[in-house]
Amino acid sequence: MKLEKAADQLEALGNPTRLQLYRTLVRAGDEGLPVGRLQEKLDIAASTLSHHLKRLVDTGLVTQERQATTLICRAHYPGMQALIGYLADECCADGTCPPVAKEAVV
Amino acid sequence: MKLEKAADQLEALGNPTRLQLYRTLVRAGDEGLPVGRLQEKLDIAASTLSHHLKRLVDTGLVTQERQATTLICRAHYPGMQALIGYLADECCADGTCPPVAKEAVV
DNA sequence: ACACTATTTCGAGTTTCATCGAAATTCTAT
DNA sequence: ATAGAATTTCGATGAAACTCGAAATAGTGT
Repeated sequence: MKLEKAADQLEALGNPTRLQLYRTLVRAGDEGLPVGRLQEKLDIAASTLSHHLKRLVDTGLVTQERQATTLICRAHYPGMQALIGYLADECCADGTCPPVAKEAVV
Repeated sequence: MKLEKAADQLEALGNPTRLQLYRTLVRAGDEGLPVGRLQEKLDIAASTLSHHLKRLVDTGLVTQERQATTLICRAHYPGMQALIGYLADECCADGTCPPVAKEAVV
């Protein structure tokens, strides 16, 4: 993973609204949630939600799939795994990391 | 870890300059690096560097220690571990996560 | 085609961020 | 005390982010 992409993903998750949004999607599991349901849960303007969702989708942290008129959103686990992997690699690249982090890499 | 704090740390790492800065500190290992050395490596204005460093220190990702006139900076691994832990927890809270991420939690 | 619903785009306002140079501060050794 | 080097604060500027409501779009079923 390139530094730029990692920074993009980190910044995407670095906004409280988006982090909560992502968290909600993760907890929804494989079924995912429609945009409308997300809006009810988070209680923000639809346009704002759409804006944040686009950002998460663009950075590869969320996927979307149409089902009739509704758009199902799901957390994209590989995206998060790649990010965690990058952070862990950076952290332990030279072997000076504490044990706990070392295990987290494997 | 609270969502707000996690978001703060993520946002701190979400800037390319700061991520590179953090990465440089990680690679420097336990010895750390003086602010001046960081400035040479990253080639940015001293004031800009100071600004970014403050942010990393405030969010608990970097620590600083005086040695004579120079200020040594070090990556603060527990901060990163807590963040990775939070992300992993959120990701695997309901057990729907792929195996790879599951191992990362432990 | 029409009507209906779900979602996105547009335009705008306020706020926050990144960056720099210059000046101020802190710290040490003489 | 003073001089010198390292770092931070100040002030300013341009760019980007967050938020909203209203209007536009897309997609489905009759």
